[in-house]
Amino acid sequence: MSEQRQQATRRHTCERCPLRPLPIFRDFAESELDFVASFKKGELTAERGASVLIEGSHNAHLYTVLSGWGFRYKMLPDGRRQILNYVMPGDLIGLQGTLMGEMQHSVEALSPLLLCVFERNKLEQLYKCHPGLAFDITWLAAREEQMLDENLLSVGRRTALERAAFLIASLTMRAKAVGLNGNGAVGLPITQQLVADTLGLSLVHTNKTMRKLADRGLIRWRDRGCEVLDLERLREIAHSEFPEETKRPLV
Amino acid sequence: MSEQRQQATRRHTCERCPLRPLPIFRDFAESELDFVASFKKGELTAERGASVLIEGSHNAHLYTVLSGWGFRYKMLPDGRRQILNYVMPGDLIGLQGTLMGEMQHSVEALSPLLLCVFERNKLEQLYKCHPGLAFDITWLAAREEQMLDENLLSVGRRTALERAAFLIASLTMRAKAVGLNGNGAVGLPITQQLVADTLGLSLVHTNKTMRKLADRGLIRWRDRGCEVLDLERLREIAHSEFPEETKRPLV
DNA sequence: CGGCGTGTTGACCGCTGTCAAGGGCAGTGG
DNA sequence: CCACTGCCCTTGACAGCGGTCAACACGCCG
Repeated sequence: MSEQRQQATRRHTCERCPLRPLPIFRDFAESELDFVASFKKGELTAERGASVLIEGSHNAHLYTVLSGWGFRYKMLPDGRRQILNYVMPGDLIGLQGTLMGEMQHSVEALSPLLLCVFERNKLEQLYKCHPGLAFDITWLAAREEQMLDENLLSVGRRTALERAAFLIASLTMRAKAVGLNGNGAVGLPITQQLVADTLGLSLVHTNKTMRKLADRGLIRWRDRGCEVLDLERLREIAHSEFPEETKRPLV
Repeated sequence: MSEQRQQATRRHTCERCPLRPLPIFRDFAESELDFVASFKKGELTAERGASVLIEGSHNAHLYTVLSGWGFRYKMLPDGRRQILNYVMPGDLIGLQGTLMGEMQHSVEALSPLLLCVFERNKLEQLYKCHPGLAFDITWLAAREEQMLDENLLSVGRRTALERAAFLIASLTMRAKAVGLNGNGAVGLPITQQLVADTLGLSLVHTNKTMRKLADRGLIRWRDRGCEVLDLERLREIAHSEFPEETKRPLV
């Protein structure tokens, strides 16, 4: 019934989801797919630099990234900014705001961003009728928590060089897992200012740190992005576990 | 049937849960209480300094803190440690391990700790039969994520003094919310070494920072703990929002 | 052309880490 | 009752990592 209206506002049907066929995502049952399709209210696009979610606002929507990059951040009253994590295809955003009312962080698009929009209202039904999907949402929340743990360890205890290497390496691995830049060279659409705000460093010191990595031939900066040349050595410098990505749900 | 065995291993029945009457926790339906009671497998106690969960292990249990304090942390191969968050009565721990298999962080008792033990096996049934509880678990995961966001902002962008004030203030407020130290003076069972590992600072510098707070009459250190004297001014120094705690679930 | 965003560098300084030492207190064992 | 040990808080001296300030280069675009 409302199916047509929905069709009108979306260009990608769930049946032909460009993400779901990726090996990283677990298989969904027919009934689950059907529900997700009905759960999806429409699509939202955001240009580079646009705010998708804003700290302090009451946005009742839930989103899954279909394509593009973005980042989650918080700010202090005086303007200091801390990037909490990056989002890329397959990631769920807005859960905190949906569950607890007010957004406690913002999300901004790093590149043109395409989002599937889900409505809060149907979340109850999801929990009632599709425990598997409910479990998936919890799973995704736990995964986000895990990434935050790792970032906190990084900012709190790693040196500037280690932090930088860790950030670049982990973003690269996440990107690969969702099929971005499969053709060899991996390009991260980030600026050094973003990196600085992620690592808890100043812009200048970030630049000097990145320069070290570049001088060693591990990365290269070109037109608004970071090109990764030697993922293995970056991982070594970060000396982190990097547990291999297992199958995960895609809501 | 197994009721008796369960009784044997627990001293606190869910019906007479010492936590649930607190105003901070939402009311549970009869059926929910019944399920939680059956979900509870037993109790676990841990002495100060004991490890409850260990990074890298496969522990299939889920726990709710009944009484006592603890902390979650991660370590780097060379021994550097980062405390991610603290746990206190009403907090759920072990969710990451339960959902994703391997623990990516450890949990240690700060004081004698009493835990309710839940078994992973029944989690599926919880999601199937009690969507409200399933929702609660997701909610708790989102809350943890929110606290981590705030900690990351702190470690990444706040000065040493701000971080210290923020940590003390937020722990104090959390403690008050679950009825700890209701009689005026609030005592946090932490050492300066713990604080250092939480804030991403060295022990020495942490000491000098805490000294500043103490000299201003905001806190006082005595027998293995931190006594809070002026919560309001600590909050001012941290200049953070500190959204008031809303009702929350207690699984 | 001029403005803007972004990367790059040098100079300088201070916050924070490291090293070292000492004090108070509780527990323990002679 | 008194060493003795371990844990924790405290302080001073010194060094260095990283912040701040300032300038410049380069490409893009109105």
